[in-house]
Amino acid sequence: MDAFFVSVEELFDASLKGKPVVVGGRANERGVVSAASYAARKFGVHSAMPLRTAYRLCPQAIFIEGHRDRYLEYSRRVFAVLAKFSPRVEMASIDEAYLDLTGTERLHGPPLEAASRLHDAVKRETDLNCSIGAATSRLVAKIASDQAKPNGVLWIVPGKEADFLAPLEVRKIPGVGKVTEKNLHACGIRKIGDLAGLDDEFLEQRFGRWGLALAGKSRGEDAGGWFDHEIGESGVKSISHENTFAVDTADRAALDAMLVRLSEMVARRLRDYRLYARTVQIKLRYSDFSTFTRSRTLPHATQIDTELAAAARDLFHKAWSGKAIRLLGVYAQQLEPEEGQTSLLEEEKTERWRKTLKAVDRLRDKYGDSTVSLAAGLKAGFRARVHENPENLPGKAPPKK
DNA sequence: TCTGGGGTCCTAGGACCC
DNA sequence: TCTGGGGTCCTAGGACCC
Repeated sequence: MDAFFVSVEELFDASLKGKPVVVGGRANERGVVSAASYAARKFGVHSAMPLRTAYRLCPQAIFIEGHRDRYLEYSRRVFAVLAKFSPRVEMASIDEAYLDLTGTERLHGPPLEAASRLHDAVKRETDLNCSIGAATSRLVAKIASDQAKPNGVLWIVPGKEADFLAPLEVRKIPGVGKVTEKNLHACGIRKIGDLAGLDDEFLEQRFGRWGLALAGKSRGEDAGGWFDHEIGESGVKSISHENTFAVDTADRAALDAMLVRLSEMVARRLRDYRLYARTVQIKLRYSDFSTFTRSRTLPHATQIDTELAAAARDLFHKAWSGKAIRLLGVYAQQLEPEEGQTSLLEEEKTERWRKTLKAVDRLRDKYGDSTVSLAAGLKAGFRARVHENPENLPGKAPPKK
């Protein structure tokens, strides 16, 4: 999709059309640009840029927080259109998808015609612009769609993949970021064609296994194949939440409260997914941006708020230097579908927890996440504490009653 | 420039086991 | 005494994607 978040916002507020718009947060906040309208891009604003930098480049831009729910809804609508064209659709992200059109020629016509029809259908049914790349592999199709932006369709004729790629910057290869680009430049490799001309041995020596994959990519070979990896894959491998403080803090109570809140958010989502975490990780980042992680594998997998929070706080206090903190994060890894039971007693305890947390989750759905918090360190552990003034808590909507 | 949040995948060393 | 080879798990860090 083209400038997806901005385009969706324009559907809800027509006055934004044609203006420089930045989605991601307010101009003076800590944060980065999620999406910029084409008018804003003319000023040099682009995604991943700090909001404050965007403001300096384009102070007249309209800065909006964004509406994740709207983007998800429109992502679903786009998917519905794609699903009519092929049963084999894979959403690669909220605004990007792959379609396998193998064997649909009689229905949709040759590739360029099919892509063009798809482009029209998306516009007609969602009122959003997209760009489409059609090719013999996902890799080439993705790069082609990037080249087709904005609002274009590009078909790479079979056999011409390497010719198409050769003049493009190496950075266009998915997986080549800032660091790899710099390393490649240091070897005098700037274009994908330069890469294709080198022998595999040199690339492997210089860049390891990744170098070999890179050599293949530069010729348009896509090791991933089509849709094989989605089959039999259950999905998530980790669940995490992190938060950058508006102002760095060394306040113990504030840091502990944040760790508990993040742990509760992670635990809640584990329960939603019916998963249990074996490993808990925390991340801390200081004012100078130095970043550390600490992790621990638990004796048994859990999805309980207090168990996650206890591990997170312990890990944090063992690692923390006492200096002001910019960011805290809590991560659940090694996810398992069922808890490894140790005894009947454990099982009973777990069952009671399950019931309690179900009630807690219902309350949180109704009144907001911070209305209910599990009192930390309670050995009996089956009581919940209701805050008297939930509206005083940071970043939460007041309860309805 | 003053650097988000949610993810995936990879590397590498050390412990431990056979 | 002067110490293999293969495997798995755990931990920490980092590149990259949207």
